[in-house]
Amino acid sequence: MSEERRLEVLRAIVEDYVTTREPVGSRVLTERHRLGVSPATIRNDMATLEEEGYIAQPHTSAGRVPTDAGYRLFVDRLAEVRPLTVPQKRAIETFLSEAVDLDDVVVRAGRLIAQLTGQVAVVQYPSLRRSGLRHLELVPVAEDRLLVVVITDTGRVEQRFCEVPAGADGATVLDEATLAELRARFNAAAAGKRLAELPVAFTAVVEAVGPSVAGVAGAVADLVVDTLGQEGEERIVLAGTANLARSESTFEQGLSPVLEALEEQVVLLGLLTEMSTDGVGVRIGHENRLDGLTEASVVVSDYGSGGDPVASLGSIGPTRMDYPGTIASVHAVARYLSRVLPG
Amino acid sequence: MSEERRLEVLRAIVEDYVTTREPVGSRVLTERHRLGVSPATIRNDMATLEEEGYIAQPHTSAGRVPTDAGYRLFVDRLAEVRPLTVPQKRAIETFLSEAVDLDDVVVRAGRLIAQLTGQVAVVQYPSLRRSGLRHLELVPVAEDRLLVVVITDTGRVEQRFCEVPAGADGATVLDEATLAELRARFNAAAAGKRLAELPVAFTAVVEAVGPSVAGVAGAVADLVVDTLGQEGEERIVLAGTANLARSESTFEQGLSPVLEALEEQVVLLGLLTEMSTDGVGVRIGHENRLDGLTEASVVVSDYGSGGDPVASLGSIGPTRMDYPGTIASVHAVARYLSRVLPG
DNA sequence: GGATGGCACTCAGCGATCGAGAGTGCTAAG
DNA sequence: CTTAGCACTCTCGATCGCTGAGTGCCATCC
Repeated sequence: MSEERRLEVLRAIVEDYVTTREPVGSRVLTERHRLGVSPATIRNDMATLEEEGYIAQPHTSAGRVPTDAGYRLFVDRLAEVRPLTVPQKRAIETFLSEAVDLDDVVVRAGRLIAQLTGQVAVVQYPSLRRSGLRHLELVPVAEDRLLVVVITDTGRVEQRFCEVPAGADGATVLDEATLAELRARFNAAAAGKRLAELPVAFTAVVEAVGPSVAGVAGAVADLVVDTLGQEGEERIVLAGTANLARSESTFEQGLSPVLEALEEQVVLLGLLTEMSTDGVGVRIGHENRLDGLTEASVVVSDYGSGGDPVASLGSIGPTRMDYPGTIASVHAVARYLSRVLPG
Repeated sequence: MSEERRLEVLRAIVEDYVTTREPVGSRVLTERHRLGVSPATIRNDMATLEEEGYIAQPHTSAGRVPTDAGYRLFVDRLAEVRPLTVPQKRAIETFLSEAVDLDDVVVRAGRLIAQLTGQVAVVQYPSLRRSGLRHLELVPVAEDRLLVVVITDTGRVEQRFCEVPAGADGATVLDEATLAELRARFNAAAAGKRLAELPVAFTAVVEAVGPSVAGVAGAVADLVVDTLGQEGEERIVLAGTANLARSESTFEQGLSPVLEALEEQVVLLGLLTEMSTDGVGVRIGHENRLDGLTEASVVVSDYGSGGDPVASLGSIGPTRMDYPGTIASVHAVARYLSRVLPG
C-alpha cells in the first residue's frame, strides 16, 4: 500500500467532497478518478487514512468525509496552485482601478473576493499603526476645540476632535497664525516618518514652540500618537454575507455562531493580525480558536504598498471550501490591491 | 357580532402569534385573553376576519395567522405605544454619549437598535445633501493634486482628491499662500450655508479670485458641489445580522433573499429615503416592493439635529415582529441620536 | 506482500401506514 | 347573537419495513 497512492486518494476525496457536498465512497472514487485500482484497494487505503485521522465517516455505511487534519494535509502538500483565468484577472484589475477613494477601494476589494470565492470576504483597512504619516491638518471648529485630520501614506484619513487647554494667561491661543505655525512644524517633523518615530519627533516639536502654545501642541501630539497607536481604531469591512446562507446546510450548528463571530469586529481583527504572514495563511476549522468559526476556514493574505504589509484581507467559508480557488482569489486581490494603493 | 370585539380578536391573534410563533386557535384565544365569549363565538369572528383578509390559516385545522393586511390594521389602529423602561432609556443615553466621533455614534446607534429589537438594524449616515457645510480644508499632497476635506455641521468628514489644472503659464499654482487665500475665501462664502446655496456662493468665489487661480478654484468648487450632491455618497451601516439567523425558521424562503437585500446598500438606501416621514414609518411584508423583503417588515424613523431630518435609521425583522416594541426602540434611538449630534 | 473479488453486515433514508390531537365549520338550540 | 355539540379535516409524530450504499473482512491471486 503505497503512501503515494494513499495521498492521491485523500486528494480525490477532498476534491469530490468539495464539489458534491456528499460523503464519498470507494466506488465513485474509482469511477471519477483514474486511480488504477479497484474499490477494495481504495477501501484499504481509506481505512488507513481514517486511522491516521485524515478522514472520517459520518455514520457506518456512509462514505468518507475529510477531517480538519485532512484538509490541512491537502492544502499543505496536495493542492496545486490554480491560477485565475485571464478574464478574472482583468475583472479584478479594472474593478479596483475604478475606485475613487480609499473607502471605495476597500469595499470593492471585498465585493471582488466575495464574488470570486462565493464566500464571505473580510477586508481590513490599512492599519494606522503600520502606515506612515503623510499630512496633518489642524482645523479650528470652536473656541476651544480643534479638528485634527490625519492623512496616512496609504490614503486613509482619520479625524479627531481635540480639546484645547487654555494658554498660561487663561486666554485661548487658537489664532490662525499659531495654527499655521503648528501645522508647519508638525508636518515638517513628521514628513515621511513611520509611526514608531512620531513620539520622539513630536516631543521635539512641543519643546521647540513657545511656552504659550506648548499646551496646544502637546494636546495635539498626544492625540495623534494615540490615534495612530490605538488598536481599537483598526477598521474592517465585510462583504458577501448572503453567500453564507447559500451554504447554510453545511454548518451543523446553523449560521448564528458564524454570523455572530463575524460581527465581533475586534475578535475578527485579532484573527486577521494573528494570521498575518508572508503570502497566504489558512486556518481550518478547529484551528480557529474562535468558537463560532470551528466549522469554518479562513484564508488570509496581507497586502500593502511596496514591500511593507499594511493590513490583511481574506475569505471565510465552510471548511468544505475550494481551497486552491479561494487561495488564488485572495492572493490575486491582495496583490492588485497592493498595486493600486497610493504609496 | 360586534366590530369592536372582532378587532379585539385580531389584536389578540397578533399578540399571541408574535410571542408563540405558532398559529393560534380559538380555544387558546379564550384562555389567554379575557374576551368574555366562548371559542365558538371567536370562531365566527375569525371566519369574518379571514373573509376580510386580515388573517389566514396555513392549512385546514390549524390556527390562524395574521396576514400583512392584518399586521397593518394592527399597527394603524390597535397597537398601543409601549414606552421603554427606564433602564433601557438610560442604556441608550449613556451608550450613545460615550461615542468619540461620528463613526462611533453611528455604529453605536446600530448596535443599540439591534440589541433592543433583536433584529437587524440599519443606520444611515447623516446625508451630505441635507447637511450644511461647516468647514472646507485644502491640503496639497502632490504637485498637481489636492486633498479636499469637507466637514459638515453633522460632524461628517469626507475627503476627495482633486486634480489641479495647471495655471495659464503652465506652472502649477499650489503655493501655500494661494491655498490659504482659497481656503479663506471658500470658507467665508460657505459659512453656515446649506448645500442648496453652495453652487451660487462658490461661483462667486471662482469669479472673485485672480485668473491665475481660477482654474484651481473652479476644480475645487465643482468637486465639493458634486461630492455633497451625489446620491451615491450616502452611507449606511448594518448591525445585528446574526439576529436574523435566530429567526431563521420564520422566513419561508430562507435567509438568502433577506441577506441579499441587505447587501444592496443602494436599494436599501432608496427604501429608507422613500419611507422617510414624520415620526416612525412602517412597511409590512409585501408593502416592500423589494423582492428579498416580502417576508420582512421595516420600521424607520428619521433623525437630525434640531428640527431638520438629516438621515434615517430603522430596524428590519420578520413580519411577525413585536411592532410596538420595535417602533418604540427605533423612535427612542432616533430621538437620542438627534440630541447628541453636533449642530 | 499487495491487490482483488466475494460476501455478509450495518445503517441512513424513504415511503407507507396509523393514531392522536388540534382546530375548524355547521347546525340546532338557547 | 351566542353557544354547545358534533362530525370532519388535516398535520404531526411514531412505527415499520425495505432498499441501497458502503463498509470490513477473508480467501485468493499475482
